[in-house]
Amino acid sequence: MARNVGVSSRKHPKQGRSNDLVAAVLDAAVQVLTTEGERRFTTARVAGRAGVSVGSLYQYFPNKAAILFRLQADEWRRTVALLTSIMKDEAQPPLVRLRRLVHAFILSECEEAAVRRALADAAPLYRDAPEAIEAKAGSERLFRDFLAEILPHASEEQRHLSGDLIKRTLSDVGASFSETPREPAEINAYAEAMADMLCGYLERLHGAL
Amino acid sequence: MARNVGVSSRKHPKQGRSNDLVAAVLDAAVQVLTTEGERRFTTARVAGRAGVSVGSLYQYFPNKAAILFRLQADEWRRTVALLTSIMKDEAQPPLVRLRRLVHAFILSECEEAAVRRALADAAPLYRDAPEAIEAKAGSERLFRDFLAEILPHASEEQRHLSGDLIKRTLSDVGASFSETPREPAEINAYAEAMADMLCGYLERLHGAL
DNA sequence: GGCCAACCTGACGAAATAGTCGTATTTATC
DNA sequence: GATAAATACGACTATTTCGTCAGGTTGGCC
Repeated sequence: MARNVGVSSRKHPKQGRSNDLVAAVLDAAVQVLTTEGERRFTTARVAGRAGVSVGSLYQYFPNKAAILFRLQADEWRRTVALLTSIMKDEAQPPLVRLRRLVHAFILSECEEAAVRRALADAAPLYRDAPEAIEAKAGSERLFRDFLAEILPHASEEQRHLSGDLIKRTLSDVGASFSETPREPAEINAYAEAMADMLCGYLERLHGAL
Repeated sequence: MARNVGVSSRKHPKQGRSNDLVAAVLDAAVQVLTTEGERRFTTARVAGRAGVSVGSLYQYFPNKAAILFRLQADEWRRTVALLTSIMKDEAQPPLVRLRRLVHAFILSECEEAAVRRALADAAPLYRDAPEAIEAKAGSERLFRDFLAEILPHASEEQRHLSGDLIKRTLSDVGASFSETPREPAEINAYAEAMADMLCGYLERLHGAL
């Protein structure tokens, strides 16, 4: 029991049906997570809702955590892609890009709040997996590059510190804000306030050099 | 099984020995939480480490969640008391008080990081308990009062929004920052950066009125 | 000592869970 | 249509967990 601590895929699907199976499992996993919550997220329930047997499930996922990690990793990939596309829009001045990024991020957090919260609850299950630790690097690079652009004369440490603070403010406050259901206007106002705060911080840093 | 959803104390200890018992249980609970983690936090293990039987434990706590909630509630009380004492020091100008508050909070988060993380992991267990929902009000009042003081002309909504943003930034970023072990110098630098960011935001709000 | 709460005990019932494995079915290839 | 590989099945095991309860122990008080 619980022999596999890793969290990678067990084998690559080679036929069409197994691809469908994996898709059905991931789909069912999201449903179980949102309707039943993390505590009732079991392989049996996921398999059941996917219309698939437990055995089949375990052919493609080495353990329960792997399913959750897969969902989380997909989520991360989508988010990083979204944020990167906003940040790379060289037509806009840096702080405008940051404002847009804040709005887009907060909105996306609120849109799938239920899954995200359940995934966060399940984090202890995959937090220590090697795959998860390496996976977070993407968003850090994003902010480091941004700070290198707008604060070219700041020290390496300074940029690292500020980048970390901005990243954490966005993701942590975003996560906790989205835990309660919100009206669109409310979301907008909050994102605006957060953008004010972050832009203010960057302007202050810029002035201090 | 799991009949009790509430999380309050089951009965008041009347003799000395039962007070000791409750104290021993809470003590053991912290130890189990830090050394074994949330997933292995069981009533049997807590009772065992406390040198007490499960039955006795259940005389004073209606269920497992009650123990965790009690620890969390105590933690909240201590933190609110700490922050309040800093905020009420009228001898200092408001923004200095805020800076001190940030430093004190981040430091205290880092000091007991292990328990706090485990308690956060266990949050799903007591999150929906009525006692927990009401318990968070204390810190919100704290920031609302503070904003009423430094931004007397801002609208009610404005103060509510900004207070919430500041509170969330502090607590959420603090929690996530403290998840990895830190050197004192690093803690200090991070708190300083966060204080810069928050003070900058408040100055900007002040100027905009 | 005798009495009665208050207190403590720990074996036990009931339920849930992760993951396996022997067997059955499907698909591709010839 | 024969064969083997890939895929699917689901009953089953081993383990863990929460919380209870019938009965024993302790402390205070007359």
